[in-house]
Amino acid sequence: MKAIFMGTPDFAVKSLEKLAENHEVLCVICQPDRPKGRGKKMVFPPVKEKAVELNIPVMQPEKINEKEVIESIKSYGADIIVVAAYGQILSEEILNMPKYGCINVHGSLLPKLRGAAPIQYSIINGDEKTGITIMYMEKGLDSGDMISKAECEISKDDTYDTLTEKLAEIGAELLISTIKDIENGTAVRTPQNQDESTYAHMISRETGHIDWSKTPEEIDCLVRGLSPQPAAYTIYNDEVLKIFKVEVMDKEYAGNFGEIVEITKKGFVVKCKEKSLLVRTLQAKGGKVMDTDAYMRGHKIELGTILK
RNA sequence: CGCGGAGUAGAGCAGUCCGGUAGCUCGUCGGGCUCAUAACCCGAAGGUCGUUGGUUCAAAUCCAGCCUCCGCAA
Repeated sequence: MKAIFMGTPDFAVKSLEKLAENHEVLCVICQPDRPKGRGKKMVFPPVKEKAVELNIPVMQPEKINEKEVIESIKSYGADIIVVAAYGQILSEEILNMPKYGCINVHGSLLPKLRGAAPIQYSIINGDEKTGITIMYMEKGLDSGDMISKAECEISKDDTYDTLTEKLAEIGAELLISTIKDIENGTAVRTPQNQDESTYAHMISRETGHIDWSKTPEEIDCLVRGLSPQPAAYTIYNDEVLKIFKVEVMDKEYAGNFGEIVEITKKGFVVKCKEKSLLVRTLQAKGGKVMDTDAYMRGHKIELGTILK
């Protein structure tokens, strides 16, 4: 089948790779290069890296719905458009263009967690399982009829990056089998139950600000769901302290939420709702990510300090 | 030219302002104490101080360039 692929981050790379193995990918569309990092270096999005490697032409329009862009997409005459975490809303003109339609590889079990950050929120919410849904795209945000699903368990030590990797793999496999069903005419459309839908809104810096009045389990989920990017954090002595790994402690202490109530060889313990939390891996301003015990060898941590 | 921080022993840091014997905490190795230990005591090994050049009698320290890493902002 002749396909156009739209996607941008790591999550989409596996799907592009599989698609290119099994079908003819006419063109890849992703977000424009962005200045990134310290200097102002322009960096290719991961999907572009892969497309270049595969010798597939790349388009990076600032606005996908501009007339010229639509014309050039049309000129490829694709049978299907595959979208995976592209980052722009497609106009109806594009959605109606290919004869097999536009399908989307989405990182959740729809109708749960529609939106931009389903993988992060599946962990943050403490879900035990998530998965991939492939659906036909329509005007609404991730609201189209579903074609196929695959489940994936979330383990207690999954983080955003490990789960993304698993889902990218599952999504790529499911994509290929789903396209086969579409080709054979055996694909079935299943409407989403709108009443059960939830949204996973865009992640911002502030999403990662730890609220110590929550339970340690909730905080653990937040930490893992945002690790390694953008990372959960707290304010320690007026500086941002990122936290990458924590351990729930059953012991309950007297004191305020966010107070450092015990210092052990492995790290320091912070009081939260009901129980407490041992911080195992962190990163201070300007520093590298390191285990808390390593950090404490060169930095003094005072008992009773309040994290905000 | 976006703003800023940092490279010193295996790890994390101090020392740099004010040049003059390389330090701390932990780890490692050896020994001791102990019923025992992740605890405690004694001892040892381990560093061309990121790199190149400059200034100086003398540079981790002052000056210039380069490399690498990190935080913010995007």
